[in-house]
Amino acid sequence: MLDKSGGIPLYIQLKQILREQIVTGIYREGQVIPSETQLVNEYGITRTTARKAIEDLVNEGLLYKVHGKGTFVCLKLMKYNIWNFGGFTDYLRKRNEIPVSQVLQQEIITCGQKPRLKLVRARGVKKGESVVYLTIDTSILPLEVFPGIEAYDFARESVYDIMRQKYGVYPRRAELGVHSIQCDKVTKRIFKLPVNASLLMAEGQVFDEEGAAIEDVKVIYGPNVEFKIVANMVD
Amino acid sequence: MLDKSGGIPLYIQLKQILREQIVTGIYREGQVIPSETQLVNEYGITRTTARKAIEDLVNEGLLYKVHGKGTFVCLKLMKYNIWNFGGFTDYLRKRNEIPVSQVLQQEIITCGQKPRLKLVRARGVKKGESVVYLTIDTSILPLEVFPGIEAYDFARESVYDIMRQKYGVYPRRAELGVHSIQCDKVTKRIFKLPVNASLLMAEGQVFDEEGAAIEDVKVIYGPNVEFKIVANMVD
DNA sequence: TAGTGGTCTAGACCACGGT
DNA sequence: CCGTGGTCTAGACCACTAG
Repeated sequence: MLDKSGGIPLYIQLKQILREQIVTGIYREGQVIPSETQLVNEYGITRTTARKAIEDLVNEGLLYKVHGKGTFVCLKLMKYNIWNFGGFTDYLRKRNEIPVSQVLQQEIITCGQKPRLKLVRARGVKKGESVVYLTIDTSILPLEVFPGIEAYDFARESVYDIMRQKYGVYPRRAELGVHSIQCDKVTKRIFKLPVNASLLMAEGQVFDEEGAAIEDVKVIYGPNVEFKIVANMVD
Repeated sequence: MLDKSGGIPLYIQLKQILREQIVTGIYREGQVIPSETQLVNEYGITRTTARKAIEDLVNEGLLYKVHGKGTFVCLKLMKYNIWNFGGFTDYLRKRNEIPVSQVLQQEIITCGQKPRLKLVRARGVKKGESVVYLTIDTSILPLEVFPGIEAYDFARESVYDIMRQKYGVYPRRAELGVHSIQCDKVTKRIFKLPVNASLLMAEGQVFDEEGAAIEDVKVIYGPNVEFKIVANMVD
């Protein structure tokens, strides 16, 4: 039940409970969750509070509502917005997911006399005993800007956190081209794809506050990622 | 003031007013808008209703709130996006290209008893004697909202121009999922693809100022389109 | 201390979907 | 018809920011 002592807002507690139930599969893809009235009775709260919890989960992409029918669990694990770049770890933590990073390749390469760290990671979430991978990220970092960065453990630490905390470099802007690619042997294995399929890939550069390029980046998105764009039109 | 006859929800009307005032520069970037209490008094509504309007605009990225200080106009996150929403024709004209639209399919269909116009167009540019197609757009328009729209010549006229000029409907926001697809026989022919290839496809909905869905849209991008994203990161 | 947004209650009536 | 979500009222108390 809910803790009404006032420490944590009720709608936050309810969100956590619902999210937990969705993630652990008590409510499955496309199924209805309890109605607002049921939640009101079950947890002894008002409809406003129940609605606030649900609304937040809708905005996070975990639920969707159909007028007159009910509220349903959303299929896709992850929605990528334009402003989600640089927030893989944070994004998952907000959703009570456990982020997982597996380093596939890490070596120092030289492009035109300049040494760089090449880092390839498969990134995903822990689902009980197993791991569902969402993206494969390739990151190429100039060692001039980040001397000694190869010593960090990127399976545990966020590249952007290290940039900020250890080097005082703040990523600010990304320019990425989006492409469609065929999956290869590696992507097939990591994403557990049964047949040949098309995948999304974004490739480009990340810049800091002064406009200096600080990272070449390539991201391959798995089938459980919803790549979403919200655009406001200005006439 | 607001129309309390019950036709249009009050928070929608308030949203429109606030958006108008933001867009026309009455409230500028980084400036506060009136507090919730002021809105309550000015428009004769409850705080819940005022908050709902503001909350929506926050989710759309037009406003942000600071506890204890107020609600502010948001700096534009998106610099530019190089796809065609509301600007295919204009975009090409600026580049001194000659836009071409070929209607592939135009018919009235019914989705759940509601009649809609389905319009499929190949869009591209004229290059000397021949035409290079860039996108294949599928547009599904509710005839309830646009009665008689099937009479227009979409090979010549912009759908969005017709919406605005003939129906007074102003597209404001698009929410699109981006996917990777395999080309089929039709796309292969139109884009002159030599072999089987992967293509980008965006699919979603377009909304007007009141947040009503006015178009279901699907765009397949040919190999000559660079799908580019510029994102600013927020910590 | 005054003003702001954050959370919450306890109701009300309406619009939609399915029986 | 009933149950669902959608909108709205009229209050309450709390937490944060600033003068």
